[in-house]
Amino acid sequence: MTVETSIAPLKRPADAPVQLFLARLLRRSVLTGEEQEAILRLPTEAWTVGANRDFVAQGQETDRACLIASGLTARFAQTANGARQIVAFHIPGDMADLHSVVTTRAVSALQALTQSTILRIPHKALRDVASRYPAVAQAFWRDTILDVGVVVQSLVNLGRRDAAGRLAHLYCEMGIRYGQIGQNDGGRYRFPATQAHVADALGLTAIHVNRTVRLLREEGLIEIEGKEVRVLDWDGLAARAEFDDNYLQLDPLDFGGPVRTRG
Amino acid sequence: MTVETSIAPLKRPADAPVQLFLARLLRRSVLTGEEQEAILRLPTEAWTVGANRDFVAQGQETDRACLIASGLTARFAQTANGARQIVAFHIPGDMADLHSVVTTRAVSALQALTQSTILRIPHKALRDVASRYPAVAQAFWRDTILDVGVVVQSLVNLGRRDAAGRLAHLYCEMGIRYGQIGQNDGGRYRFPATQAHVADALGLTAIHVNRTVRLLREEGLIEIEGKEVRVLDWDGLAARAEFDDNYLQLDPLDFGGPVRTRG
DNA sequence: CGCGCGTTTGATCGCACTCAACCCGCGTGG
DNA sequence: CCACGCGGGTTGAGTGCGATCAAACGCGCG
Repeated sequence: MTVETSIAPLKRPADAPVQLFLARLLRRSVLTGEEQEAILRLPTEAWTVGANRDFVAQGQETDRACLIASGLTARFAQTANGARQIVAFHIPGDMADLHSVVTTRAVSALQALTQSTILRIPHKALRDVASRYPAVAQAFWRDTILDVGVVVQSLVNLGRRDAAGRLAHLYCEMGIRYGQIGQNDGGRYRFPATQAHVADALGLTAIHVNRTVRLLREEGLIEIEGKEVRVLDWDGLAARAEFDDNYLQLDPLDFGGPVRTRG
Repeated sequence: MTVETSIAPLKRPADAPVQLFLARLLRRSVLTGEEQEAILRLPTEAWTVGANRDFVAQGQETDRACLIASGLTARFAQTANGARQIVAFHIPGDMADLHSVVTTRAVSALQALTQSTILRIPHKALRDVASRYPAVAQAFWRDTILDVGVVVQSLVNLGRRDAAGRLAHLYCEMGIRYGQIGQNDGGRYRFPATQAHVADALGLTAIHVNRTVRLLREEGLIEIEGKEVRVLDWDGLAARAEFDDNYLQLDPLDFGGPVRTRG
């Protein structure tokens, strides 16, 4: 059980975020050439956002969805008294708020953790494609359900694992996800979140994240160099995390992309 | 700011679970009479499940969705080593796995916490309705997104609140949700989960749940009698929980049902 | 009556929080 | 050129919330 990332999932990996998004859909849904064309032809509008800036505020009404083209962004939920909790990280190729197509009021905020470029796609265009092609509507629905799976895993993470398990699980998940977009180089991937960000995601303090990182390093599982994560012992890390990648794949339609961790 | 539940949301509240489900959809989506008829005419098959029985196993392939008609059920996620975490409680009128329509492999198990009756609805029938009526497809998609909001709140709950806050939040949420189906009688509602179940949902141990219940009781916020929860001080409880009910409503299309807590 | 489940209480332990520094690299400005 | 501030990472000491271990109680039920 190793992570192999030798083959990029697309012909034009990095410079075509819409293609990454399409690839993400195709990993779980079957779409005809015409339907794929329709998605690739969606109108987009590029937008650059500085680090630590909300680009969608909680409760805000929007008329376009955000496809992450580059950078690292996160979905935040906040309690009444202002404490923030990261619900999900979004990496290039993710449509961070595809759900906003059917619920225009944002339930949670979106923030850029590093400088990021966003492609904004009008809801109207997405709704048009979805109602013209029911298979696309299903693919969209299915994609939002994948996001739910990720959130559910986070819930298990916070509810049932200690700090080391949570952190190990995060590194496993991000390793797989970066691998799916061709940015995991043999267990090395760039994950530019600060320890404070990670703390907000894992329900810990930044200080304790720091100590837990050190712990995993001392166990020989990972190595951190700047913003780059290096997984030294994938099996050990997955065992520490009790990591089961099923929730990321939705197997039956998976064509067996470049990153496989079991089977 | 009080909980008022004098008016039942439907003409035939308890004995018509499909109507409850439809009411749930209509709380957030606009559907024509024809579309509503189509939902009410969905074929169903009643099924009784004993307490503590899984009626959908994790990883199982299904061809029908489960509408809760009576009883209390929960969605469970489990880690590789078997620890279980309750992701969501499902009460009558909830379609516990509407998402299974587009992803037939169950990502998490469904278990009856008390004896429950389930109406099983074939995916094919749901898909047919959804593709015949795009508005219904949207309503289904939107409903799954509401579920996500509940899970996200749970995530914030585990990540950012202490035991008392988590428990208070749960009692607030269930109070609202039972109110929406006409089963909250002036702050009193029946919530037949054991303290062990609550512990599995809140990421605590049953023992600590017990002590936290006592704490809330000593603070004069709630009273527990058997399986009935009595909220003595809604404002106080909501404050303790930092409860914000926005995530349950998706306002713009809400017609202002019987239960309102703000505004 | 005995059994099992759920609840309740007590005593102790330990993981993660809090408070408090300090280091380092970087950018800015005197 | 150095002073300074700032964001991010690192380390130490002390504390507390919630887990763990252990036991008893009440109640429904066979």
